[in-house]
Amino acid sequence: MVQYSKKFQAVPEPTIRRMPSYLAFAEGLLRKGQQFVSSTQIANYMNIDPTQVTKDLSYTTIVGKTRVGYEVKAIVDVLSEFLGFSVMDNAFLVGAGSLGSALLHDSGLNHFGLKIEAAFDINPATIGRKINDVEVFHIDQFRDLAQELNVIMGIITVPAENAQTVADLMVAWGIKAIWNFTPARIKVPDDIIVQNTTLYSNLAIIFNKLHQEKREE
Amino acid sequence: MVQYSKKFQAVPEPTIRRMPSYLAFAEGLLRKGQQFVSSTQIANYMNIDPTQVTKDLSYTTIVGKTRVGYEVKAIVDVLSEFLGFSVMDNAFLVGAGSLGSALLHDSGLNHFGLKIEAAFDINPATIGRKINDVEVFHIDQFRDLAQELNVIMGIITVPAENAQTVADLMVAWGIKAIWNFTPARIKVPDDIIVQNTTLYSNLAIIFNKLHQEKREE
DNA sequence: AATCAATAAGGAAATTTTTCTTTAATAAAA
DNA sequence: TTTTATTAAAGAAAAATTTCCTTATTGATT
Ligand SMILES: NC(=O)c1ccc[n+]([C@@H]2O[C@H](COP(=O)([O-])OP(=O)(O)OC[C@H]3O[C@@H](n4cnc5c(N)ncnc54)[C@H](O)[C@@H]3O)[C@@H](O)[C@H]2O)c1
Ligand SMILES: NC(=O)c1ccc[n+]([C@@H]2O[C@H](COP(=O)([O-])OP(=O)(O)OC[C@H]3O[C@@H](n4cnc5c(N)ncnc54)[C@H](O)[C@@H]3O)[C@@H](O)[C@H]2O)c1
Repeated sequence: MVQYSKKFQAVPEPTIRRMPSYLAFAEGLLRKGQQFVSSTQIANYMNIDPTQVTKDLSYTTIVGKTRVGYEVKAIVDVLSEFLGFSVMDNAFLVGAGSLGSALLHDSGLNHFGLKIEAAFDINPATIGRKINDVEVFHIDQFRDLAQELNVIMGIITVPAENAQTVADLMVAWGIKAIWNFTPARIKVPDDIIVQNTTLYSNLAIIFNKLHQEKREE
Repeated sequence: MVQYSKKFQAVPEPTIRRMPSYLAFAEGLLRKGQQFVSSTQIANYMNIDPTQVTKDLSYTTIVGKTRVGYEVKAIVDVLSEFLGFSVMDNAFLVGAGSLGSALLHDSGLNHFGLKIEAAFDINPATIGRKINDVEVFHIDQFRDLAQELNVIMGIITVPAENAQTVADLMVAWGIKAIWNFTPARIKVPDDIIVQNTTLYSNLAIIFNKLHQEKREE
């Protein structure tokens, strides 16, 4: 089911999923002073097919040199621009519990273009605290602050049963995209972008492969 | 590139990815006392096509009743068994920092069949502490404990630059599967199962959709 | 009792994604 | 200078996944 118009959707999602890893690899090479990198090298690092790498990179403006590869600096620059990591977007996080705190502590998000401006909770014990310089407010203050700061993304890290309630609030307050870390699926209007990140799916994949191995013995 | 034999791999990975959400939904319905659920209902909750749901469930032993749907209890029982959530597997976590602590606090992992037996770190400040009843040991003690407890999975939540070092240790100590939360890709022997969980990929997908919207305006 | 509507299920078709093949370029080696 | 080997790029083919279509079943409605 298509949640949004496909007119400009040219880049496959699997490609976008791989790109941050290409970027991270290239950043590492840049730090080490390597100037060029071939699709073979990237593919080796990623454990995928080299043509997959060239296909993926062909969606960007990056062009490689035969017999040499791609300019590392170009990959870093183009890819971070392409992925939207070079402009900072503002977000609010709701649910400053275990996972929420981890995300607030993560400087990686900053590096990848996301600034968490404020956190919200309902637990009086956490409200008023600062987690890695981000203040935790009561959820009722969300509205006023969303106006002030230019916040386009809402991050949901509350218990699953409260996910829909929080999502409804976010929509009402004009959030454009929601990053949902709960296993619950939320219902929002079609024009709101939702990204579900269910860690437990990864667990299912691991178990599936483990059991497969067992069956083969 | 195939990292493992495909002989018994019949279930598509996207299917396995969706199944934990079906399960979570069914568990919710069970709590509410609902006895049957149709593919239409599940699809509506998931925001996907109903035939996708029937296809997915057809990989299991679950059979539905025409005009009625699937038995909720059967979905819960069969799916949790099928996904490997009903037998407890033991894991070690290396890197008891922000993300590591969040995972240690997460009772969801227990519910989905994963028991973190111990955590490891190199920071003297955290070693000896207990996080949600799980003790943090120095990484050097990994070996002895891995023998004692029946640990098959290693969870990596150290900084990206240390991921390979930790992975090498895990392999040396006989771990069968690695759940890697760092953006770095690790190199391990072919028989070791690796699941990379890169949260930043999700960010890239959101940004991509956001920018698409902008282009369409 | 007959009709209607909702649904599962299986197979076909369409779409998406990955892999393979060919070609051309070019750095390095002979 | 010539040859060789490596690589990017573009297109074709293959594989995987999703969506569509048809059929049969059966609970609800008339
Ligand atoms: N902790 C993890 O590592 C982890 C891993 C995977 C998934 N998750 C998911 O992330 C979500 C949060 O998990 P957690 O471990 O951080 O839980 P947690 O209990 O530590 O934190 C939840 C926080 O949300 C707050 N909260 C509850 N209802 C709220 C509301 N209506 N508005 C605002 N704040 C509210 C609570 O006060 C609490 O601080 C859960 O859905 C969980 O399944 C967590
Ligand atoms: N925090 C998040 O929300 C988040 C989100 C996405 C990805 N990540 C990734 O997860 C990883 C960890 O992030 P974090 O925020 O928890 O970092 P952190 O600095 O809070 O924690 C890292 C921990 O690993 C320990 N450590 C370092 N080297 C070690 C070694 N060789 N052996 C054992 N322990 C070692 C450190 O002492 C520290 O306690 C990073 O790769 C990060 O990119 C984190």
